[in-house]
Amino acid sequence: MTTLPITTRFAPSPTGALHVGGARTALFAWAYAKQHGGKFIIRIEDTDQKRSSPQSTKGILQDLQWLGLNWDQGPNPDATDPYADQIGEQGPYFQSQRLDIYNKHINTLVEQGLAYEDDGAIRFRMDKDIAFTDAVYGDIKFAAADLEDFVIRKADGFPTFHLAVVVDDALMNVTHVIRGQEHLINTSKHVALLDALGFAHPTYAHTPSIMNPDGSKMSKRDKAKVARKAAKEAKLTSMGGDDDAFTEFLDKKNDDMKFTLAIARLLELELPEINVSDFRDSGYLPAALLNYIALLGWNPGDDIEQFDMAFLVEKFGLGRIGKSNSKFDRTKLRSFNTDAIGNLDSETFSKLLRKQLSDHHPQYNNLIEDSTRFAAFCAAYQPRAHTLDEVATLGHFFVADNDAIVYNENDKATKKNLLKNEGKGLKTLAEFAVELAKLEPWSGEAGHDLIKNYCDAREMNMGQVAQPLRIALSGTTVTPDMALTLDIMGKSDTLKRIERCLSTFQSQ
RNA sequence: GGUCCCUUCGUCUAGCCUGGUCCAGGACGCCAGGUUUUCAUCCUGGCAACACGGGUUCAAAUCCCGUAGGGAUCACCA
Repeated sequence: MTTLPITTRFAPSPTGALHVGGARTALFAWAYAKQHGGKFIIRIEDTDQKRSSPQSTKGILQDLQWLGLNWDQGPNPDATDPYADQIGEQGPYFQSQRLDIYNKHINTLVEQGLAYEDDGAIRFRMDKDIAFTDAVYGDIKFAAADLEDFVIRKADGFPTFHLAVVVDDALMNVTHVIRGQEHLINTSKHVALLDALGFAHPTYAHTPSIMNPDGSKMSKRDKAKVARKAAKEAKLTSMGGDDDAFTEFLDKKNDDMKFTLAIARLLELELPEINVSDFRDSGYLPAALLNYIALLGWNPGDDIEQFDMAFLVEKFGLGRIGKSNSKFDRTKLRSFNTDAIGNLDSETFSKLLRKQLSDHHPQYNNLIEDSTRFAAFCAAYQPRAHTLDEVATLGHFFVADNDAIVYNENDKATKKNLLKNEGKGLKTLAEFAVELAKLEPWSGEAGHDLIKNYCDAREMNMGQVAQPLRIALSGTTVTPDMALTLDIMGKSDTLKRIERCLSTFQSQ
């Protein structure tokens, strides 16, 4: 007899976006297959006709690709129509396309008296004690008395998840079923079905759940929750359009994303990242996300925490998956992301940042096009970026109109650096600006040297010039390194902002 | 409520199977210093946990029992 190659699968139900919990399950299944030189299958479990959608399927496939979890069999992610174009010998990989197969097995069960019709549906008899060994949770037992007959074919002719998953895993030669802990109890049904159908048992490995910091289960509803709370606090009663539906939304009768997003836009809310695409949009790197979620429930057993996927593939093991739920800690993820961004070579960072800015922040279009200035911009922000998207916020003053910079006489830093001691800082700034205007050719490095020489000659600290200058350019004292800041800003705008800053305070 | 599962620093966790090397190690965060013209980065140090109660044993975070707390599931959803 031949040994089957290790085969794992990720089998999402296309009823929404891929969230981090699903991503981790996929990651573990992928890593296990890779480690053993086996196969990784993507199977779409769309037996719920009402809730499944092609958009969800495409979104999930796209997210999986972005994460780099490539598969050997399943829908072709590059195809215009993944439903029509699939890769692999054991397809189709959409359960909605496998009805004949399921019916054949259902009929067998009925013929053998192991299943029976019930109001148009078909139920499977659960009359035996069940025991199985889970690779994570160990030996699990259920007494027959606690088990109930369950539906394997719905009245609409579609199989239920339980029947389809068992038949497909068997027919696709899946050797290891890695899935969320919510299926641990379902496994009793699956094992019984497997036995009735004469299929071998795969190895089951159930993973603990990923929870919110408050202990609730992380779910897509969390976004609606945040929006609803904010809407109530802001006393919103109408969202334009369908007021009845909005009232229902507020009463938790629906979790409509339409309202969630509208509220977030109106109140400038930060919605919690739940889906893989949320993290992508926020500017997290797949490597950092993958690394972090891998660590949620698994660890290599030594003190190594930051690693790449090659390391995970080498070290991964079912036995080292934890049993208890873990809370998703965005702060730690952010720290991993900061490191991942910092470790990028500058060319890659530049490419990723350019894409982030052009996808989400059109006000950066001019800066992106100016290769010299953009290079300085990248050099300035790579070391201080926690996420790609954060750069857009940090560097906003560079792309704002000169007139949009706000100089506030009540601002603490402004008082300290410009206004204190009868406007000492302003005087210095005015005097230094004369020197700066003469600087030719303009460069950040030369500007920086100018500051240094200017200060050395007068026995001043560089901060006495640099800080007023920062305020003139950005309205705050928070900017990157001075040389880079001047490079990005350019001579003309630098001088204009200084002039405007001086006149703002002198006219008062 | 029934059933199944879980319980080490605020959080993620190592250690538990094969009791002593653990007055419990690492990471994120936090606090205090240092580097830096600002911010961020970076460096050093510090605070911080075996849920509780019994038992077994010379010895228990580690084994057993119980209690409490948490999660999952009990759908013609997956």
